[in-house]
Amino acid sequence: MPAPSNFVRDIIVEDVRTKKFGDAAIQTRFPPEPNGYLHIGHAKAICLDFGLADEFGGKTNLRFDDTNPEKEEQEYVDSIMEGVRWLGFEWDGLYYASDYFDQLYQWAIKLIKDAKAYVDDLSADEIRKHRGTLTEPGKDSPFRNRSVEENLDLFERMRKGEFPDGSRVLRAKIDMASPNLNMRDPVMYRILHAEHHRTGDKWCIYPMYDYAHGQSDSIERVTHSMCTLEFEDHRPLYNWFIQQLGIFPSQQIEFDRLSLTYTLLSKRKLLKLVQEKLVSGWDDPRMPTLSGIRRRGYTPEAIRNFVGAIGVSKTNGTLELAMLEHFVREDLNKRAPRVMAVLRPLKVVIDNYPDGQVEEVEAVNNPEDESAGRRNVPFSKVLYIEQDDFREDPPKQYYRLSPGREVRLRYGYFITAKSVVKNDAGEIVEVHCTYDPATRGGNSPDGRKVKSTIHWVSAAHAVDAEVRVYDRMFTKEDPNHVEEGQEFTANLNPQSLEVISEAKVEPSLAAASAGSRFQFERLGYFCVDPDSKPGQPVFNRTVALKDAWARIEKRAGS
RNA sequence: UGGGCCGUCGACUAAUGGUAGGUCAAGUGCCUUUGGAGCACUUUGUCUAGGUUCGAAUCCUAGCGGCCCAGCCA
Repeated sequence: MPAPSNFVRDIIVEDVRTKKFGDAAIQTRFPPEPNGYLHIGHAKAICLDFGLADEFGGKTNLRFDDTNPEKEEQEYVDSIMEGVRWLGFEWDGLYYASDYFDQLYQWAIKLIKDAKAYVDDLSADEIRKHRGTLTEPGKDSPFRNRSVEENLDLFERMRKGEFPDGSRVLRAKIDMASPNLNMRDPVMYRILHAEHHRTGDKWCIYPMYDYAHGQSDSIERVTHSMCTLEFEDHRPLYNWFIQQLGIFPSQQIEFDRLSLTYTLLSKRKLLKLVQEKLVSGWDDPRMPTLSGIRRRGYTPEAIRNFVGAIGVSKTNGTLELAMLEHFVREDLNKRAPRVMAVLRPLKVVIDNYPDGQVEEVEAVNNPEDESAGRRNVPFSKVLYIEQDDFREDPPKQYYRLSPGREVRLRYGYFITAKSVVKNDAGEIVEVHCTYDPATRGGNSPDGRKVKSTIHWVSAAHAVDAEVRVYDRMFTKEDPNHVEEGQEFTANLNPQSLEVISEAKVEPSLAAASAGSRFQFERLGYFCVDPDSKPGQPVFNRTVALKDAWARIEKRAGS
């Protein structure tokens, strides 16, 4: 597959050509903050960071941006590493911004000595007031012109823990009148008497993102530091620190974040769904997290193909969920074995089929892959078919079973519906049919055709299964679009999960292991959930098959 | 209203002064023991107005529209 061109790649090509970084190899990094689980949006960044470095013979580090001890946890570190590997990437160096706390501290002292940084005693509130607004310049802090000696002393004492949280900060001395608010003396260090997941209680001052990120890149000699668009305004500051310090000139390049319809990719909001138990956890198959879509049955290959196809640019847009689903179907179509499963069973009795007879019919495991082989499926007098596959009063263009109509049971026989049995509520509970013994395997010797083929399972041999049918998580294309006074949870789709506890699946599925994926013929792709117990499989619907009949019905209905 | 960025089919993305192309979606037909898959075909696009040029999606100017920024979050 040819590498898709994009503007980031173009920059690298040019930098290699002009030897912007001498003979050094391309170095990138993927820098997650360990405060949540990775999601499909991160997959785009991961593929870009690792993919580009790989293409140019460079390397990629995994670096945890762990500068805020109050939000970060080891659990997230572990899940992030697992996610990157699941996607199929292996990092060169494994680092943490906290590895650089000593160096960062030394550099801060250098900036103080160069009169480029100062300790400010203003409160957070006062700093905000001094910052000015979008249209008005800020005002200098009264502490802006302290002597180098006093700054050094105060900063040292901040580090030693002599001051309470929030009482002082270290700020870069840049320009309070800059039209770029990031340049109005940004905070470099804040006092936080908090236990850090890696450095414990060694520090009570922690660097801010802007002071830590670029320097971390520089230490690792990152040549191309990709991040999302909202950091464009930070680039001047990123460059300013590197320049003042005279260190390796990493360059920041911003690209557009991934957005998907009917999907939320905000760690804060995903965390809320988890904390308020609106989902079963970070790996709920409805979640756009890597662990969620993995449990749902998505493959890493499908994700990578998707990311490769959507491109990288600086345009803020939203992709249709259908695009993602296409790549999942495309991948699963090639690799998922076909099986027969009936989600909503309707009993079919073949009146002229011998009582007690069982035949083994041969079924193809994957028409897209001859090497997947064949299997035998038991056939008998009493079967289950899908409720949707029988209509007492069939509408136009409905080709499936209905009174007097002949259809093919996949790999079985032609059957013709003769009568129905209803319960007291008037619902059809049983369909009686006859079969043509000459059509075994699904072909008639006289060459007559049927318009439809339906799937089935033998009632006596069927395995009971739970099937979790997932739908989009939100009802609105943009889940953030809410009425006044509402929040995004109001857009949660109440039908995003339907649990079907009495599905019937063919016997070969009894021992399917967690994580294995199948196509349930005519229905969709399904993945065995870890909740499965021996003899009681649980399946998650990954994605439905494209459904032409559903489209016809929808068009007729609307 | 200051600054930064961005406007190409319905969606995403190419074309880097020289034929506006690809993928998804939608539609039509073929094929089919999955109304699946596959194959073929089709529809729809350069935000607007000026300018430079033999030639502009591309360069310039001015509008218009969208996104981001006033955390001691990242």
